[in-house]
Amino acid sequence: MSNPVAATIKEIAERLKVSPSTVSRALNNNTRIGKETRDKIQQLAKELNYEPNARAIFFKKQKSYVIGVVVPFIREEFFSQAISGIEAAAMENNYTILFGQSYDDPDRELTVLNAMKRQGVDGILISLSKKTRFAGQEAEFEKLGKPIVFFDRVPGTDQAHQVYCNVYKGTVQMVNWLMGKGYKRIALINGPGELLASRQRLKGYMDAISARKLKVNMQLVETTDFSKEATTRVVNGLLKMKSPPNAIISFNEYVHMDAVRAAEEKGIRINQELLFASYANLAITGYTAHPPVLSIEQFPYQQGEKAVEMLIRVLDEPHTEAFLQEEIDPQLIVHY
Amino acid sequence: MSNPVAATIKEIAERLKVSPSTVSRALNNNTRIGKETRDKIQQLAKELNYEPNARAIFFKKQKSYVIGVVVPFIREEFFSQAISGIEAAAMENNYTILFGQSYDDPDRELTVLNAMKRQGVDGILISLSKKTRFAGQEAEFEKLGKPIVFFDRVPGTDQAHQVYCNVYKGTVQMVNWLMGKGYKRIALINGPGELLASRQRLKGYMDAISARKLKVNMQLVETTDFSKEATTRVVNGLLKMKSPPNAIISFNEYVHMDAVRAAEEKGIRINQELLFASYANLAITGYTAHPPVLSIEQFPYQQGEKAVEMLIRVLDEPHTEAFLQEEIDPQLIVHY
DNA sequence: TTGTACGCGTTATCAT
DNA sequence: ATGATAACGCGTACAA
Repeated sequence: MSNPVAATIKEIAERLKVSPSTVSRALNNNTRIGKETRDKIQQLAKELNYEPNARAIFFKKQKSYVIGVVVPFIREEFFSQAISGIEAAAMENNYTILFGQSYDDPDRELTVLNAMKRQGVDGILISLSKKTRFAGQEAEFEKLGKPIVFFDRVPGTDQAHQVYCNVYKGTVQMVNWLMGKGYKRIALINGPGELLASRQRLKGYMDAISARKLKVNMQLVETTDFSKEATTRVVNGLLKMKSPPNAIISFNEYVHMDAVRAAEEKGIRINQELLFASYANLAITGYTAHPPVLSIEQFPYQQGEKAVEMLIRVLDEPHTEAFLQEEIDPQLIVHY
Repeated sequence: MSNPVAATIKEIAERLKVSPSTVSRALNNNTRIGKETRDKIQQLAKELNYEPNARAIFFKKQKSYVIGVVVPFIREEFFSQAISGIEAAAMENNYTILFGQSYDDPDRELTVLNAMKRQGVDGILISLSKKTRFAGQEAEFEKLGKPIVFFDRVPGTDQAHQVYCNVYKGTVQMVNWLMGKGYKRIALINGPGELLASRQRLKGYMDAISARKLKVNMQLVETTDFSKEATTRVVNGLLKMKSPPNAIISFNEYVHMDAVRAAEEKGIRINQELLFASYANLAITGYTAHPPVLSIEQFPYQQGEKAVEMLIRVLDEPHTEAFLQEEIDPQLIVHY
């Protein structure tokens, strides 16, 4: 069961009466080397099914070819897709990924990051926990001494490498579509104002309305802390208004599902008398009774891929000063 | 951004005019060492915030403290939970995990496994792809030269370390519950017969019925290839029977969701005139219109934990002959 | 109690 | 074109 042979460069060298360095060169046929000896070496290497010892190489090169990846919850489809993208891009570049969850807990997040540091990862990809206040915490991240690329849930500063989807644009598109179809009373169930994602949604919402010379009715903008209870309360409040909304945009699809359930309990005919819209375009909503009619695809898989590429770029050019940023355009999806 | 200092044992030794080995011993305070020098060393180490170089240690010890984990799809909640359990147990034991998906493709599975081998993982945890026929393929796995622990989707042999949940028992419980409540015509939408999981379900189903001196009606046992189309066809067939079933057990909750949709389209009042049962007890079904009334919890998180522990045991005692097996009892969940 | 010397597998540098 | 040597950071057997 344990590794049967594990031929080393040294062994090959001895057998062929050449020096280890010659073998090394022949195997990495980069340097100029005698065609004859090279063939001989490569053949024997194959016979002995030589496999380079990754541990030794990484040790020598002071590189591990391992990337640490931290996300809040892998059980959320958004993140599992992002991780799939990361995995694909990492393999493509001969990197492997070390993986950890923050469970949206900043302390746990730091614990995981430090574990990764100890493991000697080359760099880190992270989607921040909802409760992480990056401002004031920069030191903790700096202290890791590892290049970091943030993705999707990025810090609200441009002093960091990051890949994200501009939800602002998506929100504008969504409101425009709704307005165009005659939905004038659009409610927004937003997340806590501290979240960058919440601020982007709100700004998009307000700008899109203002652009049509309409006035934003702040009674239609509510906030949930993502608990089912809070969302239910908000929905009930909206439904009780004198002139209730005819469309509801939920912060994400988990909020959406709770909102739908709350409205259903009040006897609302979902997506008929009240249209539901949301963010993320997750496959699981396809199995629910009432998927959102509008959703904003944020391309988690692609974000993951881009994040890996960005990190590798940073690793390859360690002395670049500038912070890299990549913005991915969201896409408005209309489900009929 | 790059590692600021990275103090090494050597540096500490030079500063304190002692030898590197003394520092090493002081830091791993295992060997006998002068209390005084030890304190001095440990203090300086802290000041310089010395961190052992994992790469060097792993190289030295011929160990990586990295475990490879392969699952079909992380987007399936069952596996994301298993991975969470693995992650927790691994951290507990100072291991980290290298992660890859097979996407239920045996070729891809081997590619990923070989990548992990090259990376020098200490051992492997894997839940087999649905299409992997282990019999006849053992050689491929042996060739990795790494200890392997299978979990949940285990090979159909006892010549392997494995952790699994005995679905047979769960199925017996489920059928018993149904029979006890007066559901006599119970359909089973099973998976392909090649799958161990399918055979376990079928045997449980048949045994539970036989135990009550009843005859198994094979017309009520159907097979799906997990595609929506196949499941829909099967459901339609069942509904057209002269005396159709009053309960349907689906292979898993994805099949369940498709089955429910098919029945709904035929105007069936779900879980009223026809009761639905399933396996896995996933949280996502809680968001669907019609979760299964019965479900069998298979404890993926615990399976992951146990698998890690088993692998570590194998790694610690490399010369044990016997194959370790651990069976987890499922639990019948009744949702009202 | 502490120091010396060596080795893990590989690659880079310098010499030949 | 190839060999010799050193070095990466650490642990440890052996010597003192």
